Amino acid sequence: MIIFIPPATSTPVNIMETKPDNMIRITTQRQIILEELAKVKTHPTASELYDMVRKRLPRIGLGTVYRNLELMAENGMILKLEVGGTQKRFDATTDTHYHIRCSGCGRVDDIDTPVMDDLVKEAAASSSYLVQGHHVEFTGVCPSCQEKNKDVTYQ
Amino acid sequence: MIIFIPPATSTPVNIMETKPDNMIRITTQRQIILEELAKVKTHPTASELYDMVRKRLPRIGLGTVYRNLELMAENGMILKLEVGGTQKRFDATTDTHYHIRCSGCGRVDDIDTPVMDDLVKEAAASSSYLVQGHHVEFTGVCPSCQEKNKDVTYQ
DNA sequence: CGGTATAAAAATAATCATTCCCAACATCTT
DNA sequence: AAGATGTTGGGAATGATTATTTTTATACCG
Repeated sequence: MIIFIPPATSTPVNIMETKPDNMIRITTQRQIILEELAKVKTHPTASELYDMVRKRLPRIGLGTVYRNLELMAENGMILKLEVGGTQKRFDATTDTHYHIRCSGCGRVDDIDTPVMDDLVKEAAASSSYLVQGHHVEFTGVCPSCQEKNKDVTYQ
Repeated sequence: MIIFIPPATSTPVNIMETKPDNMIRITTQRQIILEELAKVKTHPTASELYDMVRKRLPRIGLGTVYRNLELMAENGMILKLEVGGTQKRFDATTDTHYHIRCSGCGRVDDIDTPVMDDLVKEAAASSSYLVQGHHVEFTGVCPSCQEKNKDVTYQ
């Protein structure tokens, strides 16, 4: 069950956002994309999401999925994961948490290591960048890839 | 000045490496790609490196750059950074260290926050993955993008 | 040294993810 | 209802990367 933030009280906009904060309209497509994303605990790519959404909206275009994921990420409704691998992944949970990516199949899962908010302060002290955020990404072998490669010895 | 590991004593191979450890030949192209990568403290993309290398080897192909970066990364001679953004980046320094990526221009720099080796142990305890490694990626605004956007207020 | 096998390079085509563009349609504003 | 604006679908365009094919360079063996 998804609760939609009504346009009038829309969520805060990104840092570096130039245009005055625009509210985004909740179209059928947007609603269903968001619902499908929220349904899963994995972090689907745009085309995985496209396949999921198409079961309910067979005529939706892939471009629409991309466009709206981007838009919802900009508005802080979802999280765009810029992790390793070739494709971007999306996450309906927007509060800070870390991820682990399978080096075998590319799948991404949440990992519940405590978030280290101090890291940003530390980094700010030792860099000329204006530090905005951080992300920790673990790499490993997921259960199903371990199963597939029983013969291989990891160390 | 770059020291090349002679084929006979080549560097250790990756975990999950299937084929017996093959030595790689040091060709002119490889040598120059590696030299150019080691020259800079930034973390160039394949095509940035292509441009750098072309000044010394005008007839080199982009494919050669990609192929050799991949190969050298597999052999542990360099590091392939699978960070956010659209392109992969490469790093001549192979020991663990963290990075910061500019949200304006995509540039990636090293950041000298202490490496937290315990993180992997922690993650292993709270996950069904076989945890292999980790990476911390900060995001921020680099000095030159700060300069370009004096009018914007960051918070 | 010459001939053959093998590895790597160059050139080019193919693929994949993503973005862009545009005509048709929907929704807001007055 | 009319005009302005926003959104969609579909397809073309782009950009990064990978694969394929041909050519060139290096290694191996007598």
